[in-house]
Amino acid sequence: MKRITKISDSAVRRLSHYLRFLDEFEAAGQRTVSSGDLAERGGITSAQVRKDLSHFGSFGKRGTGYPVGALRERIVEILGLGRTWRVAVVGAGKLGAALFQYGGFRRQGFEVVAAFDTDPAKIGRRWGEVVIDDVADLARVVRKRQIEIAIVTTPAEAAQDVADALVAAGIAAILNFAPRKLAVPLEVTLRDVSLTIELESLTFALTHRER
Amino acid sequence: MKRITKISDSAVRRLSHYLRFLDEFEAAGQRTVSSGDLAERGGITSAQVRKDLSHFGSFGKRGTGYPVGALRERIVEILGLGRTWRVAVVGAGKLGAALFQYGGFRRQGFEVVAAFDTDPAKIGRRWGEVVIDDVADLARVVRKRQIEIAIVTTPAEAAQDVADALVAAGIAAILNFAPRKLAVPLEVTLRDVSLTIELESLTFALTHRER
DNA sequence: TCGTGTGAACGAATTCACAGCG
DNA sequence: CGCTGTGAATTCGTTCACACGA
Repeated sequence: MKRITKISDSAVRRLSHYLRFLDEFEAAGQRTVSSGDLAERGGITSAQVRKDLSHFGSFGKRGTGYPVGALRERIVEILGLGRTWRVAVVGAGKLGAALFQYGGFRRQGFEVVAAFDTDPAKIGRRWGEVVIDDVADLARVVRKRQIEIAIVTTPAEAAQDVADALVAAGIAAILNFAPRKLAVPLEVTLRDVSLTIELESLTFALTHRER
Repeated sequence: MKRITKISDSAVRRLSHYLRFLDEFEAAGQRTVSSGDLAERGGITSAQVRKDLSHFGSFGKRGTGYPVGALRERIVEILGLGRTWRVAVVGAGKLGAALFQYGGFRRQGFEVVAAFDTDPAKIGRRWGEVVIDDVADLARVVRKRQIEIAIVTTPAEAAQDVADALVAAGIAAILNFAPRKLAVPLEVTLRDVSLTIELESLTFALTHRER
């Protein structure tokens, strides 16, 4: 197997897409897929698909394509999905609740084992099995439950403090929905999701469309 | 003013970031910012900032930097935020509700003027001023209220049908939260936000960290 | 002098195009 | 023959480095 050195972020995201497509092909009973099949689904070129996959070795059969099941398993492994990941949701507002209850979650191996808020009215309430804890207890709980990934859905003002507490508790990765640029040390993986930025990239596109 | 030809998607997103930073600098009473100031906030290089801004003309003063207010206004204009945009939320579940109530929204010039669902229990309910309509009426309502942007928060299974209806109704842009790749014609601007893909890019990073 | 604006150099990612294997 | 795997060519984005203006 090839040594994984530097894979671009966009290539990794494409792997996630391929995974969805493979599920669909598998569900449809297809045993093999060509790079062209996957490319068509993803709206990209077949060369792109082959290049992406070739970074991780070669499992395609020339003249035939890739075996759906095996390729799927391989991508699951590459993405690190062959295990469950323990997740905390920090900020038990509407967005936190929406993400928590999202089913695809559990199915992909993400297990939300803690939720936090500062609102006394929310602390102690339950989301299914999970009791909402006080953010003040964050470090203790994160450590005790060996949580590796945190999803931050607090208001902007609280986000950096929460991030600091998470870092202090030894979190490995943060997925940040708060509209604020977070400062975290390099060893903590950070990803931002911003509704505002997505919308603004839409309005930019709409404003500067072909003329 | 310079002709806007091809600006990379990442450059546009950085403009959104600069806008946030400028708000902060303005709130702090700072009258001018240098590319270095902005770069520091964004964790990028000053050359990147200057290059990004230079695509749209030059308003910096050498030796001084950029006037905060004027630059802010300019970026607002570039991103197409100098007007309000009429938005519909399709899918009145928890996620739709969370996005709807997000305040930063209105402040940035996005006005949610319609919400849709298929659930009879939800249709007719109100979100503030907005009455939840039946998805069956989508085309009519989108046209009548001159909605340009749709935020799709339906389950994956329903997303493509909704997208088709939106396209038929003449929507200009779709922000898709459903975990499904949508097919839309080229003239419709589409952007995907996927919790799953973000999480998987995190687990990839965690799995392949420095060794 | 300081910091912008920008061509030139560089580096990264995508696409091309084809040899080679099933 | 069909489709993979991959170097080579190309395109695209970022960084460098410096001339020039405030």
